[in-house]
Amino acid sequence: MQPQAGGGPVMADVARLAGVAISTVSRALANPDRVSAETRTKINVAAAKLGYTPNAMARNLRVGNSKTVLIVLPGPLHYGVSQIIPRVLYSINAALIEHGYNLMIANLVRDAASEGRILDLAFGGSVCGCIILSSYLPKDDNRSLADASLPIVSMLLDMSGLSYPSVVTNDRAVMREATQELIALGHRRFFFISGPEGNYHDVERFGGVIEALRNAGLSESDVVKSTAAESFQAGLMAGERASYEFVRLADRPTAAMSVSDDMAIAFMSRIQDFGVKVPEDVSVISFDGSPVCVYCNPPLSTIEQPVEEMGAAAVALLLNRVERNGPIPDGPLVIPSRLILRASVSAARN
Amino acid sequence: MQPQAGGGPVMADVARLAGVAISTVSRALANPDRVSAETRTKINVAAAKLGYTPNAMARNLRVGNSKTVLIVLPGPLHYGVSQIIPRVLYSINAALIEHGYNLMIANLVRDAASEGRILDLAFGGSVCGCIILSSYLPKDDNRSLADASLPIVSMLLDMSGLSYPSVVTNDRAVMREATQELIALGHRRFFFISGPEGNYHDVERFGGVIEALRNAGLSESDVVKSTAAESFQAGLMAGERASYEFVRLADRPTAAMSVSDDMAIAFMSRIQDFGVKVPEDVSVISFDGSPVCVYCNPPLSTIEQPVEEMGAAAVALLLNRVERNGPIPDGPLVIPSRLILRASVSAARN
DNA sequence: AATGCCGTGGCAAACGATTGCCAAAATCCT
DNA sequence: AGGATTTTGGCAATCGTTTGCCACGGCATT
Repeated sequence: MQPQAGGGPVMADVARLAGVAISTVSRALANPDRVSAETRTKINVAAAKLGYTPNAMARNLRVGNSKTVLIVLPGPLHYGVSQIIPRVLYSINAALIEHGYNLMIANLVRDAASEGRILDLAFGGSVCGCIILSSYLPKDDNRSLADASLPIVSMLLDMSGLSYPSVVTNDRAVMREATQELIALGHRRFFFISGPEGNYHDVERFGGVIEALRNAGLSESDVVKSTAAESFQAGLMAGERASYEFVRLADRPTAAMSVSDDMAIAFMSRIQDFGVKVPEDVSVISFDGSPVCVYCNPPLSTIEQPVEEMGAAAVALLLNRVERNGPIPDGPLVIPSRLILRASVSAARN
Repeated sequence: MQPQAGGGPVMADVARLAGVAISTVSRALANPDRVSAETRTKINVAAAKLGYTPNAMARNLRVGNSKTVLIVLPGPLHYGVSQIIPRVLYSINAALIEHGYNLMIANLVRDAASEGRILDLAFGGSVCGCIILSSYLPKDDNRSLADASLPIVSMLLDMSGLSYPSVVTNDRAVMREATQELIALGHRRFFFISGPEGNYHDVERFGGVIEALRNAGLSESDVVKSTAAESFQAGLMAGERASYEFVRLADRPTAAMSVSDDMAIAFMSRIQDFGVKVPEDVSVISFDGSPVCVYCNPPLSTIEQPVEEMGAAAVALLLNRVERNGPIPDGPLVIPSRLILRASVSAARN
């Protein structure tokens, strides 16, 4: 069977119409100042007349560069990440387009089929670089993304120790600051709403809380940690479940901190149904910086992640590797998050 | 310059290791039952040992099919759509993976650069089909997506009149039903929160409201329409602006309907700040079915769009064209949305 | 006027897989 | 056992572009 007839005009058609050789057309398009102005014009006119678009497959095959970047998503279980994915996609796509690259998405979950697909793309030459979001490298039975000789950049998760350029935010430090803020407002007992055990972001953020407590002479026993089961797919449900835990506590903390906005939103909504007042009875701070926080009741304090900057930085790091085989930075690039205090926080009642 | 050395093992390496010809390897991989079991095993072993992955570019070039589908997004101004994009991506990606296809994203906005990029992909053979979300076909100076001989499926917007297979929901009918519900509860004056003038979904949904009013003997003057300016990028801000309009009204309607959840969330939040009670003073119904509606104050009634089913249907329609050059259905495939009533709706106060 | 250089353009060989066509081998039949 | 039929394997052309290399012509230098 022949390749499907499909195709529009090819470079040979342009060459014929312009009365020059194919190679001249190729050079005129790739490197305009290596052909005479006259020839260039003839070629451009011919190309425009035919509506010619170069065949990307053929080009990629020849030059061994697909001009396509793959973004590997962590799957929905990562509360600390799933909410900001649209913003991440937006910023990465914008930065890629600016440099003439395309964006490919191979997964929204991380099941075996997706892992295999990611590896096919990486090893099959379909992509020339990967940005991996807050998760480890895909593997299957006998391949790992680490072995595809592809530039990889990690975003949100620090993998600089494994020699992958990384761009992250200051999870731990900003959470410490937020906790210090609450301590300054007189809070002494805390409720920490976490995603599944072991998640990098949750560990870091909880670590920040603990550090602030220690610095203030408090101890780890002054925070009650509510950990979502793996089976809680959505942050909203996890937040609701945390609210049940909270209201059952004999000695309720006066401040709650959440690792994601959706958990905090559901938590805050439900505890108010149980008669707990926010912020009078409990102050709430969450993480992510979703715009919807402004319209919560009461407006929800949150820690805004610099997603757009991180996306742009990740692309810059990646293209520096792809195009110039640039050096791998020593440590992670840290772009700080910002605490936004709203009405969900007040001084502790004593 | 030679193509970058990069690449892992190629088919010739597998053939050499297995002691067979390249063509035998190709056939063994593509059509396993056309080679002997013995040969097949040798080849599979050799491929596994080398960690061989076929080069997608080379294959695509030869067979003229990229196994990649492009999704064209409408840009952020389309309030009726932007909120459900992650769910759309999820369902489309899942359906594509199942059939061995990849997903490419070329735009999150619809500026000139994005349009050009989309057309490059379409005309350059990088993609073998497009799913276009609630928007018209990309064009640039001398190309239009319509002229790329590519299968196209429209999702959310009915383009079956232009011979594009379309999968949509019943915007008009479900909004009519919702309005009837409110009328049955005694509501007689309505507030309609709309996106920018002329948006297909907003027109349809408003049309549904009007139809219900007419059917009940009411008239178009019984609904106050608040239209977002183009410059209001986010639905939340548009909703907030609508709330200002609402509270200024001398004779306030007792029911509000919004074309998207985020507009409704901001609207409901703000009017309560102004002392308007929901649902006592005004009932609110919105559109989209975001999970967060459950946790609003009060829980927000909404119309849930069957996004997952629509995504799967769009992929099915597209692949039917791509793989079997199947017929173009006569009309749109309509998958109905579902009204979910929550505490934001009650009988009208009289 | 002859030599050397530079700027242009053309030929043809890649890139890596697929597949039509034919030869060889294996299987089956009489 | 010999011929017919079915498998199986190998050669080589092909997809559309890029690019090393060479040839040719024009210009300046001596």
